[in-house]
Amino acid sequence: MPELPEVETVVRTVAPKLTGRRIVSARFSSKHVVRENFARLARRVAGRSIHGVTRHGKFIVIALDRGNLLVHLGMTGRLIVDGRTGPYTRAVFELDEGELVYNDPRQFGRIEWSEGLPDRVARLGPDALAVTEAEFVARLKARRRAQIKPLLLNQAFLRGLGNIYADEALFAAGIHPHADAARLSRPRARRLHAAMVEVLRAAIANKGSSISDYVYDEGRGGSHQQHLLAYGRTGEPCERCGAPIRRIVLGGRGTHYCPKCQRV
DNA sequence: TCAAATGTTTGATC
DNA sequence: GGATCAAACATTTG
Repeated sequence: MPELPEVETVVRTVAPKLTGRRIVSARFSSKHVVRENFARLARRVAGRSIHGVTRHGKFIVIALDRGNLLVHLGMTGRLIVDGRTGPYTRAVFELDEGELVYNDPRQFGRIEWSEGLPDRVARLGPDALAVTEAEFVARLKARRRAQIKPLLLNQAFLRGLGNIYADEALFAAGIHPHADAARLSRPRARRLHAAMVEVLRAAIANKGSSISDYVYDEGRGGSHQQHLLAYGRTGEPCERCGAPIRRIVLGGRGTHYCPKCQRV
């Protein structure tokens, strides 16, 4: 579920509640979510205080007085202060006041500790909300023979976009999902950058898109799903021209676009 | 009833 | 290096 706007919303929700708290103890129950030894990770975080919570692409970075606790929500992860525990609870951090609960039915999420940032995370591309237009255009030009949609999903190219907002950004910019990235004209590349930033900002303002699992707090979901113009609208008329939105599979991902408004 | 779909990353293979 | 595909898992949808 969670892409940049959803993760940003979770961070904003959780940060004020966690900052200044101390982790008393932690327990884990999923070998998928926690890859290292449970006891070792619990020892690492026990007794540490939380300095702040930030976002790195789709990663949630909980800064401790020593090292960082990284949480990735995968597709169905939920990170909630004083959240309800249940059959899908994979981690619980007892705090000096309250507790931080991680639920994740599909277990595609990850929780790990790192001194700084793990290499694979540090090496990701620039953040989709922070990248400048010039850098974005330059990076597009550098990709020979890459289709734009899968490229936007590649976190090593740009961090933060996922399937929903890649489709939305391309729709807003009028670019066909399988246009050749390096061959986009400068004005079209610039338009894509502007569209992407605008789409992400609007989604954050609406606290993300709640399509199936995503909530940012107990019982609270975002509302941006009501404003999506391409994603999930297969067969419905395009807001701009009325042609039915088409769905194809590109790079193994469902891809929604207007065959009339979006050109290669 | 069953295949296919779902926002994620990864690791293997070409 | 980079693209592509399958896999990890649980649940819902057609």
